Amino acid sequence: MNESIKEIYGVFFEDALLDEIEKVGIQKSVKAGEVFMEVGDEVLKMPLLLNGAIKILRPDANGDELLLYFIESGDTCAMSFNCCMGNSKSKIRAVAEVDSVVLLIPKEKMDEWLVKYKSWRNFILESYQSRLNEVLGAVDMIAFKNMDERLLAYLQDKTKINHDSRLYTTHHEIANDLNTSRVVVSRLLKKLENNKEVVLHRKYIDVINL
DNA sequence: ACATTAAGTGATT
DNA sequence: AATCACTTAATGT
Repeated sequence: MNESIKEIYGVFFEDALLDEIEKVGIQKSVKAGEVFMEVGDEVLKMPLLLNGAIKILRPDANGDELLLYFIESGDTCAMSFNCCMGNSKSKIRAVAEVDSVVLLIPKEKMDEWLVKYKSWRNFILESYQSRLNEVLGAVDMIAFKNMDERLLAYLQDKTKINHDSRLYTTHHEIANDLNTSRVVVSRLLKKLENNKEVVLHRKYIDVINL
């Protein structure tokens, strides 16, 4: 386990910080599909993603959700940060996309490290920037893109995150993530299949164009 | 055999 | 692009 912390975050942090992370971090496994964080949850510990992938959703009052972005351990700044700072409660829902492992850092340490380690400060700032960009990307998608483009982007994103061109998901789930109806997804997928971009099966989809 | 779930399709707004 | 209504196919009990 100590290996993976250094493997993933060694490029960001100095050794002293890595040692501290090792000391106070609590490792936690999250199974695929498990809700890792819910709207309204008090966030007292900040998660660093060690491996796996997490999808970040913004649910509305009715429980309808919209996918904001995925987080993976290989990302430049791999953590769900925007939601975990300050004393505020989570405004998003985080669901494990695949079996994942996170390292929980107590909130107090985050503040402490912010003044103590330059590398930590940079990491936080970069992380903020990259999350903001991802949210802007999501906004662009909703505001300026048609459903077919959004679906294609979704499929590409998902294959990338899962490292698998075979997506084990249903039309219904996709519709939920994109906040549209299953019928629309089914029709658009059919179009993609006719264009030889995907092959449809019950319960899974093979993406041809990566 | 029957119920449930996933997906396909025409018609309407 | 959304909704309705209906069908078909696969899966579960």
